[in-house]
Amino acid sequence: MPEIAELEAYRVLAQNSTGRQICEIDAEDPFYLKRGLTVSVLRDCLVDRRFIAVRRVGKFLTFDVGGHELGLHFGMAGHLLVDGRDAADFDASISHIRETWDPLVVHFSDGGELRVRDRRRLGGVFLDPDLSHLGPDALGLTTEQLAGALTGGRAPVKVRLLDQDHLAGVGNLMADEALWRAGIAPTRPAGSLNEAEVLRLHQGLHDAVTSSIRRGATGGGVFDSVRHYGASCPMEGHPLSHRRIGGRTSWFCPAHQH
DNA sequence: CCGGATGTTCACCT
DNA sequence: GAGGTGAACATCCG
Repeated sequence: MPEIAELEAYRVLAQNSTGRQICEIDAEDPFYLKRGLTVSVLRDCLVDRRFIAVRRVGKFLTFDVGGHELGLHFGMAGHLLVDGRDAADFDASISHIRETWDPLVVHFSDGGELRVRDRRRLGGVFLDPDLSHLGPDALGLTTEQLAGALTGGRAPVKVRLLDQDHLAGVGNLMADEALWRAGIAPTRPAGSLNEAEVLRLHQGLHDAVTSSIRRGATGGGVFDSVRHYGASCPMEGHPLSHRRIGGRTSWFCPAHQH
């Protein structure tokens, strides 16, 4: 369910894997290993080492083993499990997901394991991922950074919010919620926002990000719950509109988003 | 049967 | 170069 809130929950969960010695790697699906990575290279770089630190960069999770870094991306339907546990309070839905072939299992010498489950195989495993192209992280984003991400853009502001090279961590649901909170139409050219609107969008994004992280997951918020036909805006009751923007379904309120 | 789904990448147009 | 559209990836759900 990976937007920034899920990735934050996974980062916290993954703290349980630090300091533990890796004794074996299973990664039987070559498609899931990105950039020519093979399971034997993965084993060479990880086995007998320990995870020293776990970090989140946008929608990536990275595991430092000293000298090398394991990178995980969860695509649209990926989940992280550590010792058979998911992100506990917030990710309970995983228990309903059919267990087939988990694309990555890291076994620890203490008998535990770290596991990636991905029904749709849209995620991936990276070794020493280059994340330098990512924009500033949506968590802790400053107004100036947001302004920089939007400036000069002729694409719809929503497309900019989703562009990980300009702003890292925001997904489809959070982009809609931030724009809804800020009262800005998703189709507005990114560079057309005035100073007050950028300020509003920064506030809306901040609120959407922090509340979803507090909740432990994207979705479940006031606006997320109305993304369906016949729904009305929770702010003033006007029927919501939806259309595809940048290839993604977008919900917005035509009455207060301009 | 068909369309859509919290993501990314790439081909192909304009 | 910028931006748009649609396909692909694979699977489940309504």
